[in-house]
Amino acid sequence: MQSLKDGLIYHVQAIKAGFPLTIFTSNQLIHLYSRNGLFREAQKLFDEMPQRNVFSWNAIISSHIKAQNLKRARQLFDSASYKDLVTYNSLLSGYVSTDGYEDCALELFSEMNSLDYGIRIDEISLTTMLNLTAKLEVVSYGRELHSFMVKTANDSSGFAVSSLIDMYSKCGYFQEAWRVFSGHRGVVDLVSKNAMVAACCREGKLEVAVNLFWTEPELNDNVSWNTLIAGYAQNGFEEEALYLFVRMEENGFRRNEHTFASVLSACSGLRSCKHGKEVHAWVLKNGMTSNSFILSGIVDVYCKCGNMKYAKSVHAAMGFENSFSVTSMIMGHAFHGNLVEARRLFDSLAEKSTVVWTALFSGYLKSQKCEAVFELLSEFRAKESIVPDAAILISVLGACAIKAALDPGKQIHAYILRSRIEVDKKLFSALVDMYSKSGSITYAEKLFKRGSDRDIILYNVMLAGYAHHGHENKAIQIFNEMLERGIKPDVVTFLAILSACRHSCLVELGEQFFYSMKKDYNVLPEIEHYACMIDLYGRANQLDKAKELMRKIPIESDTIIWGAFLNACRVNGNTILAREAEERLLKLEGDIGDRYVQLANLYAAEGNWDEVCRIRKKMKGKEAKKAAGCSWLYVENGVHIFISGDKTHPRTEAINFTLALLAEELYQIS
DNA sequence: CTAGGGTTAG
Repeated sequence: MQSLKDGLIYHVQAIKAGFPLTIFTSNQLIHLYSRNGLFREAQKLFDEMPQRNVFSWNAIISSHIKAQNLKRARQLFDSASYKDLVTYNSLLSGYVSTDGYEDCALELFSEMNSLDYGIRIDEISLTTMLNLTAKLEVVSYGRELHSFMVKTANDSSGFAVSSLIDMYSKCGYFQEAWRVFSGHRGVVDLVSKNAMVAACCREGKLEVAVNLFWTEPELNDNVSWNTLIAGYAQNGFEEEALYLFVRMEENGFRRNEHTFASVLSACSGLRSCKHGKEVHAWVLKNGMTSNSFILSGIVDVYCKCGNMKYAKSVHAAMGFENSFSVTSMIMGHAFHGNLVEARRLFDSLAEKSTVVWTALFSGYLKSQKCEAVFELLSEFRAKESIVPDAAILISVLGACAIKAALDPGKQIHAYILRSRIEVDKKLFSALVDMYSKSGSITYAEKLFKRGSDRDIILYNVMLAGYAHHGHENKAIQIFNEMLERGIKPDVVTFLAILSACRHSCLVELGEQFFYSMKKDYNVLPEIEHYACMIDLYGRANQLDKAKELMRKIPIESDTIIWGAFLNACRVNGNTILAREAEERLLKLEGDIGDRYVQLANLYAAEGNWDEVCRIRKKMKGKEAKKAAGCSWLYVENGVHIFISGDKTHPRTEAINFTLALLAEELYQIS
């Protein structure tokens, strides 16, 4: 009686013929119905049974657990005529795997410890509790369980070892996971090996994971492959994930929903709409359209690629709530500038997790809507039940950095300290960046020096900070420091270091860095790096070198390059080349106010008033305007913005009066 | 005698 069909036929025939089912058969049918989601039928059969044994009770209780009805399961548990260790373990695992019932699991476990009628905790109870420990990330409790397992000789089966590895790894104790694994001289079952591979991936140790994977590869199953594919996808090695995905089938392993969920996440990382569509087609062909991980993965790929039309249609056709998909949609809309739609989706949610909030925060930040970020924070804080977490604060600090809002930034920092929010690498970098961009390079530096485990992001933030503040020596110093610590510089690092050279007109040093980035570090210069070099040559009035580099750019020249070149022409006073740059720019970007002003200034500097007139005429027809540069300051909670000759401030008179007084005083002092 | 509870991958 394996299939539901067989079971139903048997059941119907029994009823028709009027012969009673044995307890054994009824128990089997309850399981069969429960396995196939026919919970009501399972309950009906249980209710009609004239006699029941402990297997009947266990079957009906696990049926309710499977239906996620923990309350009903508990009622049946309490009223059960027969109970054994399986009954307890069933309910325990139900509690462990259902969100919100963790306390019940702990309570039940301690109850099991104090029972005196022959029920003793066994290996299954213990591995189930390790599962809970991993979920709650309480290593001290995990250690207690571990030592209890050693004492009672429950620590060496495959189940025990794999659960211990998983627990230590998920609690963040990789070394201890490794110790459990190697405690068996590396001779463990496949599941434990897979758990260790997963632990390595979680830790970012992909090389170790691969080595482990390829030791005794004949043991590997499709979980091993899925684990490694997921590891690559999650650590930014999307190409490798796709490569393994191909190799997996070549090696005769069946792909399943886990495989496709990971591959979709790799496609998202690559922003590859093409690959996303291929996987989407495969999913449709194989009827995997009911798996929420896969569906939200598809939505995410389309969102990341900006194909919101496709994303929307997949999302709308889902037919059930999927918070991952909604989050992707909110991010997708926001990142592609449609903040109204992002907000509408956000508002449509009855329950908003902090992840959804984070999506909207980061969306607003990405669109540089800093005021919206601050307003959203007030809105968030008005909710009583939730408090901002690190992810949200990173967005808020980002908004502070853009606005150079030092005071609000400091308040966030203070809030982090007060609330004892764990400062991970991302949050730490966001803090340093905020201080640096808000003008407080000293404090950024102080904080930076306090960071013990500096990664490339943090170094890049600090480098950019030094570059912007004109501390080129310090920039070079920490560049060397990061090399000494074995951190490989990336495109951002070089942009920062070149920009430090640019601001200080260090042509030779800049050239050194520029040419070594490809040669010594295998980092290909991007358009911004070329623009930076051209600007450096321009400022140093080395137009020939700028011209030479322009010819060598392998990427199609764009407005950034020509803009930098135009500036170089201005410094050099070369109006002939400037004219060429002007034509290229107007062709590339159309009529932009800023550019006309740049051009007009260029010709004006040469005293070439005919050209200035020509540009001015062009400007008038197109209503080109350049946004004026402004200065601003924060007074208490308000920001006050001034442009040259500004009389729009409500207290202009008072301000100018005070200014006059101050000027008078200064005059008297001198 | 045959049944039920636990581990790894998104």
